[in-house]
Amino acid sequence: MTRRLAEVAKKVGVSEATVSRVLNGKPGVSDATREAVLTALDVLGYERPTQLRGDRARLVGLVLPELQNPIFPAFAEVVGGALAQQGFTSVLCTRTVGGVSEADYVDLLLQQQVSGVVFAGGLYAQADAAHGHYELLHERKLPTVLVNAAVARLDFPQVSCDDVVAAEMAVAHLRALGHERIGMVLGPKDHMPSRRKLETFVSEGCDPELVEHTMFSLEGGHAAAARLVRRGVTGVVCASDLLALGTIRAARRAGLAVPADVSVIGFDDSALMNCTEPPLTTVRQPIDAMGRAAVDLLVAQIDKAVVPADELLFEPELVVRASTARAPEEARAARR
Amino acid sequence: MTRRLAEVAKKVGVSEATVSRVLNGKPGVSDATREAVLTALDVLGYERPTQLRGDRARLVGLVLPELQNPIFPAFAEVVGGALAQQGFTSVLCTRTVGGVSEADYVDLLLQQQVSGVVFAGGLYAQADAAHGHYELLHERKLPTVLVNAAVARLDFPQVSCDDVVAAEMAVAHLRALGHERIGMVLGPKDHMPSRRKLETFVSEGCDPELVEHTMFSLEGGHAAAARLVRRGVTGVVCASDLLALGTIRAARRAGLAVPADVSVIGFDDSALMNCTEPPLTTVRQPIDAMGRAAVDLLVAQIDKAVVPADELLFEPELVVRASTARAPEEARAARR
DNA sequence: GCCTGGAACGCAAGCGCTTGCAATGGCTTA
DNA sequence: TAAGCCATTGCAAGCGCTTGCGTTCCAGGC
Repeated sequence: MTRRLAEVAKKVGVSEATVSRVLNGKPGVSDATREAVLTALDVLGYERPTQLRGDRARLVGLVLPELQNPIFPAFAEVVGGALAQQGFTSVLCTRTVGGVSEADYVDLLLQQQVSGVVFAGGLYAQADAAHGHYELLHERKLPTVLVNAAVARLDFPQVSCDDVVAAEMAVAHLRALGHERIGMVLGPKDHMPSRRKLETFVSEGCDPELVEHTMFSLEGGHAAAARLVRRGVTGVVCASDLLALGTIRAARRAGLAVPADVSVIGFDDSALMNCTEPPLTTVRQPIDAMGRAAVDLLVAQIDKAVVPADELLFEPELVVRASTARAPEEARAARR
Repeated sequence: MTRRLAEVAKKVGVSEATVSRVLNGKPGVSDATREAVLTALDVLGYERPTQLRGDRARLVGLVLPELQNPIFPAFAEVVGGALAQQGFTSVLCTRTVGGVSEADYVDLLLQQQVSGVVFAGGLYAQADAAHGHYELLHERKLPTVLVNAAVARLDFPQVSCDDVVAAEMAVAHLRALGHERIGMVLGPKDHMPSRRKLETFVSEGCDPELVEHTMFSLEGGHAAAARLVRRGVTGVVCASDLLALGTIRAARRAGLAVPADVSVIGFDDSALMNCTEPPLTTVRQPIDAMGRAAVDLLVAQIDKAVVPADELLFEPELVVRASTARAPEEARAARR
């Protein structure tokens, strides 16, 4: 760090003062000179000003619940890329089995002087203790964005995929194919997007008895769907692609074919879902747009703009592949 | 930020010099005075420099090239979990399109006072500039482990999957099924595991003309495999599962069936590969064991143990599913 | 031509912080 | 008890950077 300014000034042939102004983006420097100084900076191997200079590290925390579900790595890539373009470095924090809770990560991130935090897919609906760390963020006025994780009481800006539309789409698709006994496999009861899907499912007139909660994993989907299959559903709407794959497995284990006997709809459209057997019909989250919106909201807050604590709802999109088909004839016949 | 030092000095009743020494962790300050200064800092609401946060910096950096390939999130989960059990928090760093290079991350991690770094799957074979940051780690004696990323010249402990055995297994499997015209789809030329697989492929007597290099993505695999398929291969060994899925797609696009006309072998056995169409035959990396070994090596270094800079080789395992079958009869006939 | 205004830039003072050095004072040792 | 030592601390010089203000220079109006 020694004599940086003087060295650059000498190389360009200007005064230290001018270099200082360039580095801090101050006015009173011609474009040509500014360019020359920046070039010299690069030539001498110094970091560009925006990166790390002055006060705080340009770090942003990205807190995810897991990495098993491919949607989360995908989301991390989108957000990480968008942040990088804005000159921020993202620090990815994942809850791990043994240990680290969301609150721990918030402590850690505060300690590391992050400029902001993005939470995705967390369990924010829990009533009590778990909220302490959000209030901490709020007190410290640390820029924060929640993705698919509405917390009603706290006014953070939020970006979400519209679960109401997603559930409507899925149910409508199955009904159009003649399905009437439709089941639903959701995540844990305190998972917000799952709650919203459940509400929509019920308000669409589906049977709340045919809803199962489970963990977000293939095995969880398998177990939950096995119970549904036994109760004779012909179509299943799942809250993630992983759950859908588990559901397909459960149907087959019960001797049924997908989609001939049971139709299955996933949610997310994570990677590789067009390579599965059968290719999965699923409701796509526009994670690209959502990730970029989350970053925009975050950066706006970091730049001291006033960001309304609204929820930005993104429209999902039904991707019809081959895991859904007309309801089996006998099922339709039985209903006549 | 103005007059921070003077303000604190006045409050504690010492000189600015002493406060400065405390803030920088310099010697020559009594414990009592040091404590008083830190307390005053907190009282005045200033952030302590992270260095002085006691023993809280149990951080480990985990540097990955990407998250698209499901093997990396999976690896991150294993390493993150194992570290959490040892009381460490992992900070996941991924290179992003726009942005952040491995060297940037090393700077960042050094600045955040991490206890160690795990690198996985990087491109360490590059000859020149890219090595600066490794030497930096070496100079600072920061505990480091490389996974599947042998750097010949630097003596870091390494954990790898045995690429020689992996390539042998794949080739042997295809030959046992009667394949003779075997192709290979690899990652970039400077990717170490790909290099090793290439060497084994050649030393096994396969045709080096039937080797293609590409990016590690489904699309890359598609493009590379299309060239191989045109040249009449009946079996393809791929350096990742993603490449294998691309290869299957290329074969189908050319009007061929998998595995009836072309057999495809992947590498990694990442998640969901038993859900694909057809379920993928692949060479499994024991990432669980590798991840734990990497963490053990790292923690041993952190605990000041002397760890030999050897490469720990883990044996892969052939998982036979349904993307490989006997070579088509006409191909075998043509060879008689 | 001259005057005027403003952009561009350097000078140098000054700010916040670091650091060499010497003063201080408690503690050990002869 | 006196001498010596060394940890602790303040003083003040100095370093790297910022910034108010003055100078220079050029364009355009009169």
